[in-house]
Amino acid sequence: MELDKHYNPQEVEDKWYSFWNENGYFDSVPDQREPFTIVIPPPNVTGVLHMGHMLNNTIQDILIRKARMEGKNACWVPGTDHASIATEAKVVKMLAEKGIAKKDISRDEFLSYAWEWKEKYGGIILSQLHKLGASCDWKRTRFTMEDSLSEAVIQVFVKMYKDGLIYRGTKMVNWDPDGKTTLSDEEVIHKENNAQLFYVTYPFSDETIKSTGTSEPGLTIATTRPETVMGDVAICVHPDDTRYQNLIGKTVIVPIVNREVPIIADTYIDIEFGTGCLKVTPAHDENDYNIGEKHKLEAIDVLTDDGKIHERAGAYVGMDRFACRKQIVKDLDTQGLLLKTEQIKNTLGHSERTNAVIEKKISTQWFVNMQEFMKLHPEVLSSVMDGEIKFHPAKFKNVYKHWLDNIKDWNISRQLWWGHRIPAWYSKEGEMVVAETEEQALTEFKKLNSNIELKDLSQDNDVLDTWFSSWLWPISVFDGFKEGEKKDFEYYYPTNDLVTGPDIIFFWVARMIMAGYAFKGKKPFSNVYFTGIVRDKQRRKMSKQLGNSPDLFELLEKYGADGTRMGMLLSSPAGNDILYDEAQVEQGRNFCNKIWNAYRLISGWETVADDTLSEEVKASNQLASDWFSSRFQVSCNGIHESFQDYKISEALMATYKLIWDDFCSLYLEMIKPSYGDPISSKAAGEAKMHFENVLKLLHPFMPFITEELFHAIHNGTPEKPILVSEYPKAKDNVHVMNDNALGLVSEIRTIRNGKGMSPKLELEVIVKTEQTASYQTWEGIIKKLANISSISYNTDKPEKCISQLHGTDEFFIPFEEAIDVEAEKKKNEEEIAYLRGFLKSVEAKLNNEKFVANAKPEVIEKERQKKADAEEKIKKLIGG
RNA sequence: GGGAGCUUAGCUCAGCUGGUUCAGAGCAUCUGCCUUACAAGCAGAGGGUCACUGGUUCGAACCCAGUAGCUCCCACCA
Repeated sequence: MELDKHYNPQEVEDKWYSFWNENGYFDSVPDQREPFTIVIPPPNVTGVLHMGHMLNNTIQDILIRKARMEGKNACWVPGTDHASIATEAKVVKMLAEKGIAKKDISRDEFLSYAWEWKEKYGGIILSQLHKLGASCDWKRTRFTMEDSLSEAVIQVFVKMYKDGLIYRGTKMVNWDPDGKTTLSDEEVIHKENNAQLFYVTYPFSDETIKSTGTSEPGLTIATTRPETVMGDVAICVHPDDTRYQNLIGKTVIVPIVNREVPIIADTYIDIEFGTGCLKVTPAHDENDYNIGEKHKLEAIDVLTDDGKIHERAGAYVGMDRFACRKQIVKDLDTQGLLLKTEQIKNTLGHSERTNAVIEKKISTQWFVNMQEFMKLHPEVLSSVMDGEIKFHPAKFKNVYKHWLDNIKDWNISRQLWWGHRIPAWYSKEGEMVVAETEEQALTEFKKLNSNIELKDLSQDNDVLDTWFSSWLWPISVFDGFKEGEKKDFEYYYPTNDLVTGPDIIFFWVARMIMAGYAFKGKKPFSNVYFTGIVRDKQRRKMSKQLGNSPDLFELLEKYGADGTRMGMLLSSPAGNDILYDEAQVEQGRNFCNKIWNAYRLISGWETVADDTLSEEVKASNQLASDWFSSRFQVSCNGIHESFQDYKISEALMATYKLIWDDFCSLYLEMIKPSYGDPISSKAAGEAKMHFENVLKLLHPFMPFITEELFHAIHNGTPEKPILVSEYPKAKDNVHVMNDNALGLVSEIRTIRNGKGMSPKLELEVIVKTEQTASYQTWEGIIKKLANISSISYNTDKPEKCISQLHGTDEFFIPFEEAIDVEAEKKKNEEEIAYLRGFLKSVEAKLNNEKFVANAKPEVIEKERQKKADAEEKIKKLIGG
């Protein structure tokens, strides 16, 4: 059957994926083999696949497939995250489109809509991974809100509460007015912002004017947030500020609301900033809050949960915070209290999810006491610092350390419904009990009050931060928190590698390490591979708004999964951003095609018994095969080394070059018989073996084409599929073959190109060398690759010829036509001049006593060799 | 404001503990080829004062200091 000149991925990908999956090759159960485990960073349950996922999961698949081929019990656990805030937002939006407002329905009704939504759209993203070739153990698919994982979350919460690591407290927290929930510090993104700084005058009270006799109209403060004026409870100056000494303890009138507030002093104030006077609004700013605490000031929260002006503000009620800012500035101006406006740069916190500007707000929430936690589990830091857990690249260790050194309490309660509900119950009297179930809570309450009943209890309305479940992922996917037998957990945990983005190093990576040590006394993984962010050629992040993200399914369709995988990997060293370029995917596709055609060549050979061929051909073929074996092993060792360092794109590049250059361009060309001629079955057999080996090296990167061709070279019935075949091993003491003669081939080809000779023109060559044997062995190959009719040694230089150095050997190609004698001479002279210069510098070095005295012996020896080589070359060029 | 890192061919990046036959790779570019595996290809070639300035050293892309530019992380200056 005639094979198409082009590899057609569509025809093979689905076939092999189902074959692998249906035959259970992705599945893992504990056995006596060494486990190799990866847990997927669970994507949002209602998410869709994007470039970041593609890259991330390709890398995981490469690691898993390699481990599987190395005979390990490879287990890649897939799953999804309930993504509390993101999913809830989507459901709210969906309901709004149906005309249903969240506030009009009950919690239970909302949740049933949410689950419905999850069932409908959830997990699409996982099925999209099939297309990519991801070899996950789908039977192990987990979801962070499924029963057993939820139980783990509750169990951990209760335990931490009992251990005093979780507390309920009233503090200043981050409030997202769009999501209408609090956020942890990590979920707040600080962005630089162009702000207006308003100088507003607060008139002195009559009392102040009387007692100080001032003629000033009042005290001017500078603020970027005039809409919080109604929450002002004091003006603060620096105690050493000479300008305001006599005013400390006096009062001013807050504009708009006409509240009389004191002028206080605190060293927090920066005398240089603005006017040196700060309006104190304890309900809306962390520093103000601290000052308020210190000076026992009231906190007046003037905002509602959705960022509008609250009734208690007493003015502008119901107006949006930003609209109010504009209006109040106008009004202050009208009243003559706005002195001036300056443009300044500051930073503003934004919600990671909704991008809303964050409000600081005093609120009663649940927290994890991180200081205390870290005191109990110092391994969280030390394991990473001393390499028990390795980060790739290691530079992220610094980031990690810095964060842990400055860690603050973790706000874990969210004012949402989609998530793990906080297991705390309150009685009507306001007593609280934390317990795993309602029944247990009741039992506890009964100890306080025997008459209390279930209906008297109400559960906390909040749910937990999504990351409070994600941090348990490597444990909970193996049911590590369940009672009873923990065979899976004990076998698979700690996992081996984690592949994720540096953007969630705090959210997730750090917290998994915390959970691992705190709840199991063991690290969750040994290696963390941080991928880069996928950007476009102009270094812009991929985003929906920019529309610079390619259609992934079109891409997979057009170039195939293998081509796409390769394209993404080629330019993505760990920790570097990858600049996505379709040209690279094209390169991947072309590579598939190259391999495909290598197969076409090999499979088309007509074979004959070995002894029907000439000795020269047999010897050449044997040499070619041995040479490739040696090249293969050298590359294979390099690839193993790259993998060890998690330089995966380097490993791929080495595989690429081995196949394209060494296998196709050299080895196959060496043994390829002339058109119509047969090849010995021995040579063909060895070629197949080599082909099989390079396919194995490539399989983790390009699973589909390698499986297809692996089957093809075994006539469809290999002993076992390539995905479970043995990955070529690194070996010590590799014999590196002297292939100096191949250099001669290149030189001759260059001459051909330079002289415009046709590749069809047969040439003769005369080599002047003392190492005749090193060329003689390769004669057959040289003749074939360089189209040479005869090679002779150490005969005189012909009258008309092209001469050239190859290393220290000289060779001549007799050539009658059109030799530019002058040009040849000039070239020769230039070469001599260069060598003399080179020789001079080497000699200078060798004559330098300090060099000879200080340099290592092998370095000196190297220099001496250089000197000898240069001298010999010069001699040949002159004498030639 | 604090910290980390980066600056090597047109582009994206390698260059381990300093030794100029180590300045390298892939892509891109250029030249010549439709040579029955592959034009999604073959054979070649040209590109870099290794950001800048000093220093250490017999010797620096590599070590040190400073300068400039870029990136990221953290941070409560209104």
